[in-house]
Amino acid sequence: MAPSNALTPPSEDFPRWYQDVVASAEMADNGPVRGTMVIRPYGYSIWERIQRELDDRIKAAGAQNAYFPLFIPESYLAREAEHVEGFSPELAVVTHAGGEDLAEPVVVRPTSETVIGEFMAKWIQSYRDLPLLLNQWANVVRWELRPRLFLRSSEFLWQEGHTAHATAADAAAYARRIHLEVYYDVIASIMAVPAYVGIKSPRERFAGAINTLTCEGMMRDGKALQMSTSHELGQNFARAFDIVFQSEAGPSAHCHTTSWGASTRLIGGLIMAHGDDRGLVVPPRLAPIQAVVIPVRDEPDVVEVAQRLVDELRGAGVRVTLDAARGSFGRRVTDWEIKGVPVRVEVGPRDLAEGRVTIARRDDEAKEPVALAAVSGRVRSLLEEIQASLFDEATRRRDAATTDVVDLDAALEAAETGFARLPWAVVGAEGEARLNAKAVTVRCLQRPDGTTPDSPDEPDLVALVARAY
RNA sequence: CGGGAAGUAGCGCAGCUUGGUUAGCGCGCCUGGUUUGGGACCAGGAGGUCGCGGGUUCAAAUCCCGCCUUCCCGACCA
Repeated sequence: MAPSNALTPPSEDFPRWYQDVVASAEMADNGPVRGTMVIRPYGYSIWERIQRELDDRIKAAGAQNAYFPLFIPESYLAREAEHVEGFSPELAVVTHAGGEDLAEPVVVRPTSETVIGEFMAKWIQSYRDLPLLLNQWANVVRWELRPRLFLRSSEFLWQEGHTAHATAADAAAYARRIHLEVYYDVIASIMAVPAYVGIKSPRERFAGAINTLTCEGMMRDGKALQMSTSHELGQNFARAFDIVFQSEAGPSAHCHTTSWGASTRLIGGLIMAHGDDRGLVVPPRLAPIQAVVIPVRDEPDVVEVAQRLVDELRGAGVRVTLDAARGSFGRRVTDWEIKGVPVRVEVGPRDLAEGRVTIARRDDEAKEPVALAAVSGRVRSLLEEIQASLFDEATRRRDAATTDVVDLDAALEAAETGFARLPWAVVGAEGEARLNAKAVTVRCLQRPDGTTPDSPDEPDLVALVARAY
């Protein structure tokens, strides 16, 4: 029978479904100020998992965490012409503080290239100070015209890495390393999203960058979501902020800098890449709660076994929780389905009489009886199976919704339902403008084998185009 | 910011056209009881300056004006 407060089916109204999931899974609420977001504990616990996976890899890549101020002098932004042009429409500016008008307005950071550049200039003197590899976890503010929880909020949480290098080659290699070893790895192996990796067209590049690398995820409605970016900034910011070092041979030179970021938008990507009619689906490696043990009836011996299984699973390294004495069995099951918990261990008197429990997986809702003694082993193997299966399924959907075409008209048609792939030479700057007029954008450029090119000018590149969030 | 829709209890809505006493309904919430193998049931209860401001009127959720907010589509973006 149809529950009265069911989610809107995604096939019927995908944006509505997205909002329903965000609300029902207790991920986030709208804040009181337009476009702001309250991240609720469950949503935040997913963010903490993402943070941890990213942070571990960022540190493995040699970068160190630091923190720079929220407030940036307005004049800093103006020092890099393209940068200020790109960001000024969405800046929040403080003009009044401490009871009086400020002599110089203060910008609430939309990103920190400028303020970090200023300090890099102070800290870097010699080639021995390079590379300087910094990262910060912070909130940033961009006054977006059309906010949407997680996908585009006026304030969002992210990490932003900023590095300075002696040579263009070193900077390019580092940006690429972050792109692949941090972002793609977390997105693919933890979030189970088979993102397309590539570089942005010059038109889509970050304001002030000479090259932008991107991970483009495909959502279940066929639209693209930029899930991370990694920029080569050339010497643009080094010149604007005098980030200069003296080389081993003697002469001074401007550094080559990079910046790279991933944000709470990833949570929106998670929802839209894996979610289904029943709600969120969280891949096991990402899940804050990997398994929930549910006593079918609130009877002492049943709850006791359930508690014992929780302890055993926790001891086996599974992130597990017990859900007892809280309403009907059906209610509890559906609540955890909406939250996307990968595995449910259902403990009932009938099963227990036969020395077993029922284990259900969230991704395909298959159920199987498992002997009590085998529970933790089976849960752990199931978590691995689900992780792999989610990635495989998402890859299958991605490939099915990616169409190879030969001209712009066919690309526009294919972009109605997914991605189109065509030679970059066929698109060009004029073709890109034509696509943009129909709300279709060049998501990324790839080599024919799918790897990430060094420059849009490489021969034989292919363009992936799509509608995007 | 342009086009469209909507603001009435925590959420979703009805009531408005044709102004009129204590503004209803479903879900949720509280209390008690019975329940619990897929979104439980019964009984009792709490909860609303009808988005904000102004106007018309004996009387405004209802009519008029202005503003704000939210959602959808577009341009911008992580």
